[in-house]
Amino acid sequence: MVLSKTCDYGLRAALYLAANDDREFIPIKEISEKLNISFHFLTKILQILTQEDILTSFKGPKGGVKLAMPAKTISLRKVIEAIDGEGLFTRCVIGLDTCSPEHPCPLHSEWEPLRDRISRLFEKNTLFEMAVKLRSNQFRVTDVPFGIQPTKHTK
Amino acid sequence: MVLSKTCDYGLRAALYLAANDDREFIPIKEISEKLNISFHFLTKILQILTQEDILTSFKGPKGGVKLAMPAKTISLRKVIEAIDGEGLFTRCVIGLDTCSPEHPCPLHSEWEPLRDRISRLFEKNTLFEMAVKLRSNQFRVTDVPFGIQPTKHTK
DNA sequence: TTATATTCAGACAAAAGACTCTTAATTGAG
DNA sequence: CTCAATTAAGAGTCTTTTGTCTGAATATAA
Repeated sequence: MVLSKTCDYGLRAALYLAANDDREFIPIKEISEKLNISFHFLTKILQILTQEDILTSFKGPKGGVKLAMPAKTISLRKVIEAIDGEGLFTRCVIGLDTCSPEHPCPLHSEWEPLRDRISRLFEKNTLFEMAVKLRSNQFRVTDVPFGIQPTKHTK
Repeated sequence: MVLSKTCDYGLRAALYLAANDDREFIPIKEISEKLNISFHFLTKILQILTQEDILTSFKGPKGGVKLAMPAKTISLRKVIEAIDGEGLFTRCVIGLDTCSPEHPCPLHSEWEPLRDRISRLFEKNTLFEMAVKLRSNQFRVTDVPFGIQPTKHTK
């Protein structure tokens, strides 16, 4: 797959936070329930984003996480690189370490421009743009429509 | 990453076979040494491609594997799907099962066309085209240039 | 001060992916 | 027929990814 599951979850959570950027610190519990992701697992993922200074956190009651910067300044690529690394945007399709314009693999000339487009897609789209779409309520960050709660909660 | 390591290796081996399509059955041992991939591991991968009728194999002396069809009729996508499945060409970027034009994720409209391009890239390029490039000797399927043997062999 | 809500840190477990090894089966050549 | 070359099959191991759990630290509010 293009992104790891961990990265999927991290992105979805970031999207949720961006859509709720007007609010104060948001508990991870709330995010995990709304997006139907294991609370403990999500906690771990969001810790990474906190360490990378994409989120800030606050302990105790009224605590939670929120974006560390204006949503406009956080590209999706920033989130992806924090979790999965930059491999998607830099590496050879068939995994050759030394693939380069001088020593190309047979797909190099066709893959490179496509990889650059992927790169630009995640670069130019910021959490802000995504949040605008989400608030219009015609888009999803979860498999169940918003409002309908998942039946199984973390106990 | 875009493709699994298993798929990388499988593709590289298929490319090697295509570039040597004039010869008869080629021992997996030869491929594993030329491409510097573990013999046993590669055996397993090529078994998959044999089961999927992309390769045919032949036991005993003078045995080995070769393409089961003309290289022109084997798209890279066929090889990729045999190993990694079709997820790369069908799934949502952020992994939503229900993402669709009716219930899109915020990236759907931008990702879908890009995904289709990736799809077409691997669809239109066949092992034949890759083999032509490889035979011109300006392209690589391995990190070390052809001719220079890797120092460490499988014992 | 005590109870409660929350993140943080890290150990642990389970599943998947990547890779190794052994043994069996098949075949061609002498 | 026998032997060596070679793939086939599958058990087994190591590593990474995914996910769970517990306890500590921190903050708030009563």
